[in-house]
Amino acid sequence: MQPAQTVSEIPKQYEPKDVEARWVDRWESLGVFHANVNSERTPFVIACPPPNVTGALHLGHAVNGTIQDILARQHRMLGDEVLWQPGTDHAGIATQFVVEKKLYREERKTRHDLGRDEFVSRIWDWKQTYGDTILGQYRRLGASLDYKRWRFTMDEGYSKAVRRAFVHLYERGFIYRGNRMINWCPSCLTSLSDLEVSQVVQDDKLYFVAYPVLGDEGELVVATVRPETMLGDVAVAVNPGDTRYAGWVGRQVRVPLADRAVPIIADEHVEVDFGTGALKITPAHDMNDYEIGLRHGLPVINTLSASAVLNEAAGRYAGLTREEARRRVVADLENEGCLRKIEDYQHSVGHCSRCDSVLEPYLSDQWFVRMAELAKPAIAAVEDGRIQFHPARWGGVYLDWMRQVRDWNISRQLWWGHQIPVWTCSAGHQTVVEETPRTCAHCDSQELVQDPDVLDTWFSSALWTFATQGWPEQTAELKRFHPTSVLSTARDIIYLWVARMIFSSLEFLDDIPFKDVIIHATILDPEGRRMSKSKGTGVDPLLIMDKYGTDACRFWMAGAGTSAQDVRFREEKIESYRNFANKLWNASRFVMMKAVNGTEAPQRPAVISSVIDRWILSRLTGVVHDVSEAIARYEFGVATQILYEFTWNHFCDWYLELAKPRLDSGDEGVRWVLKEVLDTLLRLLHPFMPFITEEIYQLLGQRGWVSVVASLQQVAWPEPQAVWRDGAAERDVSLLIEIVRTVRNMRAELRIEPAKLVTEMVVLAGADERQLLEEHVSLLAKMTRCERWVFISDEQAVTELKCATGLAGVVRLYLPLTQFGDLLDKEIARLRKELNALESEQLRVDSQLANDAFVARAPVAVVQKLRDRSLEIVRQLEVVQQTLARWEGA
RNA sequence: GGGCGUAUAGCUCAGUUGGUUAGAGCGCCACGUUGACAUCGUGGAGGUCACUGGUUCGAGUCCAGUUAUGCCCACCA
Repeated sequence: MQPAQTVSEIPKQYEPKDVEARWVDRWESLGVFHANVNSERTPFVIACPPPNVTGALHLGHAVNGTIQDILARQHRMLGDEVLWQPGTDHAGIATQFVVEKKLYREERKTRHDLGRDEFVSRIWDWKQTYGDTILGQYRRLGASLDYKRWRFTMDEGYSKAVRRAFVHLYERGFIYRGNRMINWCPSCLTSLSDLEVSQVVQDDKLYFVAYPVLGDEGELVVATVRPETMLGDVAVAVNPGDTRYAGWVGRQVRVPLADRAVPIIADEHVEVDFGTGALKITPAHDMNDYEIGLRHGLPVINTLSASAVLNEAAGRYAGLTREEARRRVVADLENEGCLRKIEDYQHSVGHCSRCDSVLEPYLSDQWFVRMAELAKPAIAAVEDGRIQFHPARWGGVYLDWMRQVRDWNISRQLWWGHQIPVWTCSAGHQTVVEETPRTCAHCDSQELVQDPDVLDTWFSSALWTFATQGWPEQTAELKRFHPTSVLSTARDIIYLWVARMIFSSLEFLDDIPFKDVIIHATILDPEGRRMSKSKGTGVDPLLIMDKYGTDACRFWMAGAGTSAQDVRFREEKIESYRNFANKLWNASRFVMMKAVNGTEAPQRPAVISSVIDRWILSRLTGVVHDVSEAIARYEFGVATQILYEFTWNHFCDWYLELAKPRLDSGDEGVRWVLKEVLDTLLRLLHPFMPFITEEIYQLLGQRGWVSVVASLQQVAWPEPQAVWRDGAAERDVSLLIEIVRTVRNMRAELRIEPAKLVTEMVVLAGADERQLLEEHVSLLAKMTRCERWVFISDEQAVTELKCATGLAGVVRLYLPLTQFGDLLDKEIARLRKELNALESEQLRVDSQLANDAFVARAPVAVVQKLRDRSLEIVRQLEVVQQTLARWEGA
């Protein structure tokens, strides 16, 4: 331990940088974040959502990290065995792309130039070198993750878990292979699940193309946004009830540009009112057309290659991209006189959520997970409350999706990821096993070829809560740390990840993966838009942390992250919390400076006699209670608000100011109370602001004022002290404060300079109030800069006095002024203002009391309160009116 | 087309089960170097709680509708 700094050596401004750097290292070397699997304590477990291995810390991670860290740190202080499980996700497409790009940039090579094994090994190299930058960034945040347990979704044990999961689902019939229409990204060259498609509304054209009816003079005009697909048309469909075309159903039309005859069919799917009521059917390139084709036994003509270039089936358009082909087809239709008109048209188009390319509906062989059965227990777990969402409405969002969940396409045509554990022999038998097989399970053939595809990244992250604890082995960790306690995440992965973790855990472990799910708010840019890297509207939390300190950032994020609605980022907000940190720092400096009496630590007095001390302790214990409750409900914004207000307003603005004169007069109790409040406050603030609280706590420890500990993390969370609750003290001090405020207001409005010492204050008060005030005259004198306080019990005593009049509840304050004549106008203005306020209030209060229905039906307490106030107003009005009359007459 | 949110001070947001005069931070105005802090202190100004109607003794709060705005889901070419 370094030698204690003298207080004057502690800087006047809190400097976060070196404090933070020091504690990041120290906490880790102390091992306070490491969970002991053999401990007897109650486990408290959070599985941290694994960021992409390519990732860098963004505001979303920072918010989520803060929320989880608050819980982890508080639960350590509560005495739980806390495991906050860290790790990264291999992030199939994202990572493969980063490395492919780098490979091309540096070596002008594609992955095909290297071959699969070499390419995958390059990704592993990349991962070793750059992969875990986010780890260091979490440290910067102060995240108390159990870094020794860092996991990766493709490490050895995890890969075993993935194979077990696949084989298990396959053997139970939940996984099947099917030739189906899927979302295909022609740029990523892989299939995607429905959830990886983002629908974007865009402006397009609707082309009206005439198809000549064979054996008739007529023509059938169809409306389409994709004329380039017409080379793959196999029919034209109309609604069976559409009288316009009834006679033509069963006949044929010629597909322009293709010189092919196709039938006119009738299908319910066709809307009579849309376009012309005639729909061209292209089963290979449209989900609906595919369904219609199946119903009518139509052929499928695929005119596109995997990269969305037209193929041989497109005849003379082969080799063109879909965009070029569209232009050429439209021009050719125009030339042939088949284009009837073009309309502007707005519709939604599926884009790749990764690269933003327009997706193609594409017919291919893929692996799917059959969801209907798996969804049932996952629905029940949320319906019966075993799993609860916070805010609760997200549970409804989850259920809506889960109740109509569709089968999940899990195969991806990528190289980076968990290769699907299915081997096919030369005879075409499939072997599906966990360990790579030598021979076919059906025919002893040794010519086995593994399915080249890899699994959707989310297939492996769905196992996160238990695969990280050693599943499928029955490890001690799995027994102790599963199910986890809380999951905190962003709402955009409720379906992608949360839902899949729930059904996976229920299927593989027959247990829920977590009890509570916190869905944190999304942080928007200052204009209220979603932050986006590509638009440059993203905010780098690391820069903000550099500028204002991590604690200030965290304090804001705690509140923002658990807001019920989305929150705009504004630097000024962080700045105000930087100021708050500085306030805490300086209040602590003050306590250390003043509370010390020689080198002795303050001793707890036998009796806490001062009403002011009893007041702050009463408030403090309320804060302990309320903050603990708020955290238990995951309402961190409420907690930060209470802590901010208590620290700044109650403790600094009032208690410290009231303590100053008392310290001078040798009051011993105040020293201990100062220490006690600060000690408790530091514990309460620690989960939110770990660095500054740790630093100050150590400074207190060096002075022997608190027990010396390696880290504040090892100190117990405060408990409310019922004996400190003191309503009388709270009422008394409220009155003292109101009196001080009233006098200050009088001084300000009468323009009596702050420096000027007022010689006398005359107070008219009842017996109880008078006793309270008399006990605290020297305090009042210091706080208001009025030297002498004179108490009277009869108003007559002041009627002749030249003085300003103030009302503080039931107490009247008279400020005699020698130069009163100069201030008469200002005093009259003051009283007028007061009069107006009282009169309008009287009108409101009395008219309400005059309402019989109100008096009859409102609760007695409410009515009584109003009656009391009404009487009070009368008395106050009397004082103001009389005084005003006197001065206006003067 | 469905679903879920949101509209409160110049700005960003709080406002629990309906109950005196609707709060905070920032900004604004006035004053201030009293020995923790100017990243500060003291005092002050500023709001028809989006609109309309309803329930109620009483509505920012509950109900219905309207408008604006955001997000999610959905196969009308």
